[in-house]
Amino acid sequence: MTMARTCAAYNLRRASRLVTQAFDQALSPTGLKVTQFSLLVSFLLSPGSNMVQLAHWLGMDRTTLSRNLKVLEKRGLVEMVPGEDRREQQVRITPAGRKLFEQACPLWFRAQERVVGGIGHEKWAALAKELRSLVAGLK
Amino acid sequence: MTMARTCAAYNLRRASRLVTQAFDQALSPTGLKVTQFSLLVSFLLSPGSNMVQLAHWLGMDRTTLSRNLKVLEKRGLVEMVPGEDRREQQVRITPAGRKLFEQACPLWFRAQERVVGGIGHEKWAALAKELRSLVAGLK
DNA sequence: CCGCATTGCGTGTATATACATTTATTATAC
DNA sequence: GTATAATAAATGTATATACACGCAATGCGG
Repeated sequence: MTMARTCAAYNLRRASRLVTQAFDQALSPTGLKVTQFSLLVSFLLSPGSNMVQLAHWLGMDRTTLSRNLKVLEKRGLVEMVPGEDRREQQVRITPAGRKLFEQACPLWFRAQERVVGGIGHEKWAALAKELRSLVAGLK
Repeated sequence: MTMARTCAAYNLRRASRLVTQAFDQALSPTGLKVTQFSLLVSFLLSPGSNMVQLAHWLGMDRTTLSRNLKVLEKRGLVEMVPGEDRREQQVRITPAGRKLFEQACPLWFRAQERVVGGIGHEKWAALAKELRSLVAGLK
């Protein structure tokens, strides 16, 4: 029964659940979940990309991205604008979205410090690097 | 904008998504998802525990566990039996559940090999250890 | 042009997840 | 012993996730 301890899905999913809870709690004054915060970051980092590109970068199904966007759109934090290719939708952050994002940043930072502090920044840096390798092997 | 690369939630959630997809695909002949497979493992490992204990061990909200169980129960893979304390529910795997679990094991193994093979077993062992430290710091 | 493959995106359905609240049972204070 | 606190679990609601499928726009071979 070594499965329980070594299973990649089990270990990653459990860590993901707990870390998500920590970040969601920290971000709760803004009403943002960490998923939504990450989406805002990715829009800011790659303003011109369409949904397919974003989804691939996030390692997230296209339809998941689509539905997560709806939540942000409903709150008026982002808006969808059709691209030149009229099949495409592009995402644009609204002023309200940008403002909320800036309010969220220090909260994010505190959560990150708390979570990463548990093992130390150097170990986290190494861990994150391994995670990226793992992800690269699956994409 | 170092957030994008270092954010613990982002990195873990993305890795979790991709790894989950890999395991779910591998397990698809059984109709089990890796979440469900993990639940079966945990029931087999700790037969007497109630939901609170299981949820804590899994780093999962009680209500999430409750609802994930429903899916297994609906398929007749587990059954709920009331404990001595009539507030408690105990989980018991049915023969059908045990049989399906055994069918799933080799599929799980192949997925694990594929995922872990991307970075090597030793690196995975180290990574899993760090993940457990991280989790321990949050519980 | 026109027909068809491709591409980008949305919907239907199902599971996964958690917080707030509620219900039922047990334990405890008095 | 009863009133109240504490505990175990389920429900209501909302987001997160992905697969199968369908629709609209584009590109391309003839």
